[in-house]
Amino acid sequence: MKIERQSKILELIKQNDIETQSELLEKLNAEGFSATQATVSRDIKELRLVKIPGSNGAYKYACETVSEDESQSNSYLFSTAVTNIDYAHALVVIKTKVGMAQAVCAALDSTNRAGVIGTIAGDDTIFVATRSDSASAGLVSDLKKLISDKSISFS
Amino acid sequence: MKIERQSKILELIKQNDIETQSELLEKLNAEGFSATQATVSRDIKELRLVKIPGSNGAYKYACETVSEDESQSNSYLFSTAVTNIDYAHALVVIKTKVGMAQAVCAALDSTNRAGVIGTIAGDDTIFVATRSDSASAGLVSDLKKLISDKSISFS
DNA sequence: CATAGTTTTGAATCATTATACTATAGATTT
DNA sequence: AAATCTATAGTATAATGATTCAAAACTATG
Repeated sequence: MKIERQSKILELIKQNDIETQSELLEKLNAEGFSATQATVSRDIKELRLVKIPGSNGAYKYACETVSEDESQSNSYLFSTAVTNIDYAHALVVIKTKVGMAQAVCAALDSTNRAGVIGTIAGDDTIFVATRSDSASAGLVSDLKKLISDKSISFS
Repeated sequence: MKIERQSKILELIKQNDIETQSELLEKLNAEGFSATQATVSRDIKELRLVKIPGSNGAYKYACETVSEDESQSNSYLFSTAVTNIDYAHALVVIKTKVGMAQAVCAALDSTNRAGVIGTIAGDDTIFVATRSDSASAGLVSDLKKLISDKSISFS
């Protein structure tokens, strides 16, 4: 239950501007998840989400992400070297051009991303062990965005 | 006044782990700035600081876009993955958790450390060829320091 | 300098979030 | 199976943070 709920939370905060935990709770309820504010608070802590002061003067919850500088240089590396990204449960698989996996993996490691337990790189493949399905989904989503946008930010 | 105070706030949250606005307020007072929690709250909003759930279970204030320097992120990787370090003459042997050796080795390579001739990683073991006994000793010492100084934090 | 407008601030309060405590369900051991 | 442990989640409350409102401190302009 916890995993599904946290996964849904990630989905919700990506799709909506959510200002408070109560608001998030409402949306969770609307999706059929029953929980309390206390639980949401704990989920937020585990997911390492942050409440950021938005530009419009309001607050919203967002995923913690990599810094801008890093993401720019990493973006270049990723978009030139990565050929495919997929995942199954708590394992993300990144395919790269031959010989590039080590470099990409080091870059990925340097982001010290929450939810990532460990990585191992071969020659053209990286396995990323994550803490959960939702962590995998989040990572894949962010990486794809990084590659396509060449920029990543709080969303 | 506002500018100086906000500047000091940035300085304070970079140098300290500050968990609450009250705590920040105390430090501000100690620096000769008189303000109230309300003002601090507003400053935080303007500066777009975030309260992030830290890895140690505590919260802390941090800049929205955080750049962790290389040594910090490597420190994290090393401290989570490395289980033992030893050396004999010009060979350092690093034992890691299963599957982590490649990642650790890539991180180690990325430091381009002087005195290191080459590295090779298996599944849970890394061999580091160095130029001399003393190069080995230095590397081991530095790695151990990096690991013990495992405070991984946004700064 | 006087006045109007703007910005900043504090006090009090309201709103939000974190956590201590407890209960329960599932797993593990004896 | 009974006993013990572990993880999860709810309740109630404490802790923390945001905001309203009014006053003070600035700024600009005639």
